[in-house]
Amino acid sequence: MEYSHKLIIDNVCRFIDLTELEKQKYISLLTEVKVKKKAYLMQAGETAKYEYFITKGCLKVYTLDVDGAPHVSMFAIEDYWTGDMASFITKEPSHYFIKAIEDSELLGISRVNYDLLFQEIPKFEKFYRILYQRSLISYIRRSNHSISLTAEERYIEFKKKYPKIVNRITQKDLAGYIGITPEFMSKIITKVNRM
Amino acid sequence: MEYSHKLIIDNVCRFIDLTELEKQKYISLLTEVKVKKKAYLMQAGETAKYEYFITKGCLKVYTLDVDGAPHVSMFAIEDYWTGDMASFITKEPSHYFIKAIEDSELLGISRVNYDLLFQEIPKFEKFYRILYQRSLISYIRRSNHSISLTAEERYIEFKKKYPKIVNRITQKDLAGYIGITPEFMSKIITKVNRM
DNA sequence: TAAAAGTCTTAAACTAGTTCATTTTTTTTC
DNA sequence: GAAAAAAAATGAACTAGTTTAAGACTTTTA
Repeated sequence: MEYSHKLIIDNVCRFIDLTELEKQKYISLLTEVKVKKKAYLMQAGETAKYEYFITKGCLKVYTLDVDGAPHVSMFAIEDYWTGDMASFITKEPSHYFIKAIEDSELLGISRVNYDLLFQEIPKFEKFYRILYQRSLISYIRRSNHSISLTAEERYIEFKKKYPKIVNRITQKDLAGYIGITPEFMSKIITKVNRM
Repeated sequence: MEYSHKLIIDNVCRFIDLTELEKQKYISLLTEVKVKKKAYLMQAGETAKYEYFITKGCLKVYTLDVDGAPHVSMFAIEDYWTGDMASFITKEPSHYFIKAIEDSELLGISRVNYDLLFQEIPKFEKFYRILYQRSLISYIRRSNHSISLTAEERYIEFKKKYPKIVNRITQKDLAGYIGITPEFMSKIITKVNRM
């Protein structure tokens, strides 16, 4: 089996068991996508046609506010799921951009195949139930942090939680994730490194 | 059928179909809970024993930060689900308080019955898959707002999105939800009403 | 490998929101 | 229905983070 297929099957089989046949069926519903550094996987205004699993690389998911300032909602690396679920589900235009920070490879599932998947292998209801449950828990945790921690504390948390990601992104993008300006991010990093 | 049971069955049947037998089975797994105004349904330090569906009343879910300031994560009224999912799932102690703002009535499902439910009526995997998916979409939307809108804009959004809730809660609790002090909330309300 | 483009740093002036303190108004309780 | 408790309003002094601007450093591209 291809490495990328092994990766996604392992990811799914953390929560549900699949027979060989089901694995094959699942893989047949996926589309391979490659995206070069700096290229967009998706842009605001489009409807999200796929949900993605990253097998290689690093991408950022961000939106632009009324003043044109970028807000990064997540960085996605190998073994992560990404996309704009709101747009994927509602079929309304997305507010997000997904841009490759490194040359990246992904497996996408289209909306048609996503719906088909539940009919063909109902066990996937359980997989997504658990996946969404865990996403919710980590979203709730993050939004608590953004309410109750200072920017400096959020930066320290980020480094602790995502040590693998910190070195693959720019300070500017990190500022967009933490929710502050690049200038203030620079001050914080200088200060924290001095400590 | 009791009114509260009708309400929860209607809620569930928005996403999945149930036979009469399944409805009865489901209801048999629920526990009725009443909580008086100002009483706690749950307190930080306890593990969340139940997830709740509100059939009557109004409650607030909040946490206290390191400085002891309350941050309200949601207001829950009739036809809403509430609880601390992170604690309910991981069985770790909760950081949340759930306090009744009005005399309230709820239907709770225990962790044992929640697990049992998926075995007995696997269709509930789909129900929770969709429920969590929708929660995620609204959480993502809210955390975008808390990043990119000013406190005044968040207040205006809240009034528009939850007109039924606004009149049932204090300004102080609303400040705890919006993420500002009660003093600044008061200033905003004065200003917005003048406009 | 040079120039262009983007990123990072630093600093001063500024603003959204906080803190603290006091008074008024509303709600709760006995 | 009076007293106590809680919530709301107001204002002045304060702070975390923004804005603007300019120079230094890095990365990308031709």
